[in-house]
Amino acid sequence: MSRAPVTDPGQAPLSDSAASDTERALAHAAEHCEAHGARFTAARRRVLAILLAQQGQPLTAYQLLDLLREQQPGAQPPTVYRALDFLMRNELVHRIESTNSYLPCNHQHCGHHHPEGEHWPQFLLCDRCGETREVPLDNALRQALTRQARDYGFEVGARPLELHGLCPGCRAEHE
Amino acid sequence: MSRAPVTDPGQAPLSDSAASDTERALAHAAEHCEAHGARFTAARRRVLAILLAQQGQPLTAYQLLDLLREQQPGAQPPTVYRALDFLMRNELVHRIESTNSYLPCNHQHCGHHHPEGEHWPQFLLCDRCGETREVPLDNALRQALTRQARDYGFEVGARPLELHGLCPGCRAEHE
DNA sequence: GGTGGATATGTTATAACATATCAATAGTGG
DNA sequence: CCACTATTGATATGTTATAACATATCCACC
Ligand SMILES: [Zn+2]
Ligand SMILES: [Zn+2]
Ligand SMILES: [Zn+2]
Ligand SMILES: [Zn+2]
Repeated sequence: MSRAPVTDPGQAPLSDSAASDTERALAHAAEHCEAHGARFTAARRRVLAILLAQQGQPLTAYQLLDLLREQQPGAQPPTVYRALDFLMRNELVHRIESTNSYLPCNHQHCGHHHPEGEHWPQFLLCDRCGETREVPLDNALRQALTRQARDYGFEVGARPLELHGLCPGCRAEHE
Repeated sequence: MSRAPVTDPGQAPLSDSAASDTERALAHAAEHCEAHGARFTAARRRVLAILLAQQGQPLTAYQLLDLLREQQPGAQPPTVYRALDFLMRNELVHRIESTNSYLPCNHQHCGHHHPEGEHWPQFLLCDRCGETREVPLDNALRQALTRQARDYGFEVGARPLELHGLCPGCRAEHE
C-alpha cells in the first residue's frame, strides 16, 4: 500500500489557518468529551493532534506511533490503539477499513440534528495520492441503501461507506 | 472478530444440492479461466472448492490455510495468498475488507451483459452470525453514488460496498 | 487525608494478516 | 530436446492489532 508522506505537527510548521483549525478541533473534542463524561487526556489529545495535522491524509497506526514517539519516546502499539479506540468510540476519529488507516472525523455533518439517525459517514478516497475526504451521506442514498438491504431481509447500520477513485487534483494530472 | 465455524469439504458431507452447486461453480470457473488463457490449476481449484463449501460464510486466509492443509499438508501462507490473488484477479473470489476474509463470487449478477459497466458488487454482512450475501448493486444506487462523488470532484470506481447489520435469521432471534 | 473502585497507562509478549525472495519445477511453443 | 515463462515450494520477514498483567491516576466517599 503506498502512502503519502506524513506531517509532524511538532516540526513542520502549519499555516496559520491550519493551526487554528486544529486548535478549534481540539477544543471541540475536549468539550465533546467533557459533555459525555469522557476524559480527554494528554495521550488522547496528542494522538488526535497528530491526525489533525495530516490534512486529509489518513495515517496507519504505526505511522502514528512513529510520530507520537517524537513527543513520547516510550509509546508502544497499545498506546496508540487505546487512544484510537477512545477517539473512535467518541466519534472523533474514523478507521478506514480499506486502507487500515485512521482519520479525524471532520463533522461537517454534525452541525445540526439529523432526523435520519446516527452519524453515517461516507469517504471518498484517492487511490493515487491518498487524499481522503469525508462527506455527508446523502439522505436519499441512505434511505435507498437501508431499503434495498431490507428487501433482502437485512437490517443494516451506519458503517462508513468507502468509495475509491481519483481526487480532483489527480484526475486533472492523469490526463 | 468472532467468526462462524468452518466447513471442511473433505469431511463434512454436503447436501446433494450444495455439492452440485459447488461442482457447477468449479466447472464454470474452469471454463472462465480457459476462455481467458488463465490456468485453473489444482491448487487454485482446491482453494476455490474450500471457499465454495462455506455456504455464505467467508473465511480468513489462515482458516483457509488450515483447511487446505488437510489435503496438502505442506501448504504455507503464500500458497493460499497466491491462489486468492489469482482467483480475485479472475473475479472468482472477493475479499471482504471489513473482516479480512474471502468469499467466492456468486455472480448472480453476471448472467447477462451490464450496460452500466464493470462488476460492482455489494455485500450484506451479518455482524452476529457472519453470513455474507453478495447482491447486485442496484443501478440507480450505482448512478447516485457515482454522481454524488462527481459532485465532489471525485471519479469513483467499482469497489465493493460492504453494509453491516443483521441477517433475516438473526433479526428474528434478536427479538 | 485515607481508602477503594473505576479508569487509564506502562510493559511485554504474541496473535492475526500479508508479502519478499529465491530456488525448484512444470507447462508451452519452437 | 531446448529455452522460456508461469507456477509452486520453502523460508523468512513485514505489517497490523490485541492479550495479559502490573502500575498509576482520578475521584467519590468516609
Ligand atoms: Zn465523521
Ligand atoms: Zn489524488
Ligand atoms: Zn461478485
Ligand atoms: Zn445472522
